[in-house]
Amino acid sequence: MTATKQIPAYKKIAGDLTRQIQSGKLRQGDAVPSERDLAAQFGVSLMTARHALQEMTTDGLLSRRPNVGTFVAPPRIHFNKLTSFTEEMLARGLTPQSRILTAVLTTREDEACSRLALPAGTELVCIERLRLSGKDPFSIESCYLPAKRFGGILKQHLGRKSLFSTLAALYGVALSYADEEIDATSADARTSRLLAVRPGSPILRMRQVLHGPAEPIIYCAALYRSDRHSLLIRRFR
Amino acid sequence: MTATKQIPAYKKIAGDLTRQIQSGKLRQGDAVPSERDLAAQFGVSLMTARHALQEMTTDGLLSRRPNVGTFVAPPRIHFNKLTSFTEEMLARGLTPQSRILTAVLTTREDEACSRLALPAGTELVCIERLRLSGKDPFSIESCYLPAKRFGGILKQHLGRKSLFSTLAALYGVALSYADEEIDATSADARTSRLLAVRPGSPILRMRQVLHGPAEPIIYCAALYRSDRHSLLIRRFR
DNA sequence: AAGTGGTCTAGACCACGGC
DNA sequence: CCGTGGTCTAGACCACTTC
Repeated sequence: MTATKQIPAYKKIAGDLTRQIQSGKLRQGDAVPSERDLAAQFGVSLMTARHALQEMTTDGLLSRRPNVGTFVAPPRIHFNKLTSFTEEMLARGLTPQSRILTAVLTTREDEACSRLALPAGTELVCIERLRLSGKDPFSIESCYLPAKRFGGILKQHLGRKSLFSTLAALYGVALSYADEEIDATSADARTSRLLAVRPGSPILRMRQVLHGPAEPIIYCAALYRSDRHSLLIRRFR
Repeated sequence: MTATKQIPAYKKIAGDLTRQIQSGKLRQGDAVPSERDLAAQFGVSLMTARHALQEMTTDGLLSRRPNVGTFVAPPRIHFNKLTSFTEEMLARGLTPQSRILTAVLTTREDEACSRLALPAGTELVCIERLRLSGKDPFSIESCYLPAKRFGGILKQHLGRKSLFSTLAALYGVALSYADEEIDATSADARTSRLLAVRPGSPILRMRQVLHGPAEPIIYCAALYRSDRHSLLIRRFR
């Protein structure tokens, strides 16, 4: 009996190694224990230890060299930083504004559930905000979070504070990366009204899944006025 | 005895499913056989069948829904690395096609000049290509390079070979990073005709400046059919 | 109740790198 | 030769969804 305690054994192992890397105990290039060593240390089978190393490898934390060992991967150079709207506006010297359009609990957002790796019908917090630069609207942002964990967030002053900072302060959540999907669409009636553009105008759509160290935390879908904003990215070979 | 024959069993299974997807036998949203079915079909153990599905999932080909099944993921071409169109298509097992629309010298592209940090009126090579996936057009790409240095490139077989590889082979150019600007626009008459969409359809526009180690080398403006393709990016905190 | 993916065991053999 | 990662077996239990 291993007393599963909700958290799978392989996640515990991965978490343990991840903490050692983050604390600096393990550094870039250092060898981590072999599958067999980990299996012995944690009292699990080889496949389970392997699972942990494999997951961390696909996450880019480790690098495996066949017949040699497993090593802490070099930290990637990340030009594309994950910043919140509030942070971004402040960095540009603009005054961030947002107007709450919706702030409810819902069980009907199946797409958001699936992006968050939750079963369809899971209760989510939905916060929809109109983003303004001065008095000009430029985006509509809909964020979805699991209600079970973050239900209390609806009681906060969302109009003023960054959602990121609220999450960090209240729930100790640290966001580590985001996967974004960007495409173009055109403004429907509601969008055109809120963003003050003609119906059918081109709209830049960005759908993000923001991940914590272990799990997806927020699904966020945003529609941007394309005449006001574009996305800047630097990529490396 | 399973007669390993060099290729691991899980790769055979993954290859088999991948071919079924590429041939259209399995389509987006279709369920693929369950782990147990695959194990039985291929005469392997559950873990091995699972390995195949897992690998295809992390590669983005499949999507797994716990307690429900495994499904063919929506096909999306992503551009999160600095790779050429040709490289990208090949990596997906698709046949890259492109049709040259324009290949000329010009002195009238002031925007391109300024992006390349050249005086307005500098002579540039302009190569405009229609990109196709199979027979379906999905983007129009216009590349600009300084004529002084790269004028000879017009004599190459641009329809077949990667521009990247030609630059590397003929001029010893290595590209190191790209700055991109992404926004949304709508299809004008020519664009809609070339991309086979209705005029006014949303179009994803990407303008890149590709830099060598020292200088900007290429300015590239591309228009993508937004219904077929979206941009995938991972950002880090 | 049947089926699914998620986790896990306790072993096994192989090819390869480093000593 | 020994240790490593890579592959694989033949089972198992669980939580969950769907019918």
